[in-house]
Amino acid sequence: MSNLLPVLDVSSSATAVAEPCCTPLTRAPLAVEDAERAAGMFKALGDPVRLRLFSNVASADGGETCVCDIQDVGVSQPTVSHHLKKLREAGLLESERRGTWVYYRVAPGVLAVMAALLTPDA
Amino acid sequence: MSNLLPVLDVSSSATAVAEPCCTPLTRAPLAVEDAERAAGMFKALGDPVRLRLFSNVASADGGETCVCDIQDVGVSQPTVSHHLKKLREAGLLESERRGTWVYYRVAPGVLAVMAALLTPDA
DNA sequence: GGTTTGATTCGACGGCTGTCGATGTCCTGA
DNA sequence: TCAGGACATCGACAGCCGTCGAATCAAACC
Repeated sequence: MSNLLPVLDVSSSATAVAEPCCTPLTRAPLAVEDAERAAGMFKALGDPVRLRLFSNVASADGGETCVCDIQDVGVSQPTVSHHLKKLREAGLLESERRGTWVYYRVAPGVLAVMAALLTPDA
Repeated sequence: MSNLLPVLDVSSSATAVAEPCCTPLTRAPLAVEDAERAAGMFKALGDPVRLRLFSNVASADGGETCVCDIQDVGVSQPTVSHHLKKLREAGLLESERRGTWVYYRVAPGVLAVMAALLTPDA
């Protein structure tokens, strides 16, 4: 239940190599293990409510936002929390408590990784 | 049950406008309707088997491949067929029967649409 | 300390989904 | 016409998932 989705070398924030993290889907058949990880990320975005929550965070000024500012997505507040947890577990979001409120931001590198995976051939 | 996921203006193969089809997730909060469509696509890629099938098609020489050449993904033949149907319904794949075999290819524009959605800010 | 507000966790429930074997359909070749 | 291969559909079943209200936790404010 821990250490889900290392998201390939997104963890290489230290070495900071500019090399593309992962082979595009279109380049070669995805290995079983890579498919497992990548599918986890896509799955996390595969729910309309979750996708809107993610978009709300991703488009927030300053790169982060309070839960209280994005929870108007048509479901109950516990459900919002549940979805945010899923996004966190998938490695797409990070959260931090500051005083009364909890702030969410997009995990660094995640967008680039997913975009790279979907890079068309041409 | 029909006309699922028009995938925004991917259907504009006639006009062929080079304009970006959709606003990135990071640009502004996704509208409810857009989230519904986009989530459908991500959801389709949210299964490891389906993602591998998609990758197999996307990375095939000539841009298309026979089902018989990609069905070795560890599940039964009916299950492969089921997943390919899901990918078709999500607008990600197209299929065509030629004689005995059925060929699949990535629906035009789909990769660009999804990659654009995930375009990072920076 | 007690109360209020913000957020997560818990337990439950209905519906969806991935999987399979069996069957059906379409095409080819003998 | 019939046999056989390629692929899709059907029916069933177990497990997962999204949702909710209730309960809990955490911080702040009186």
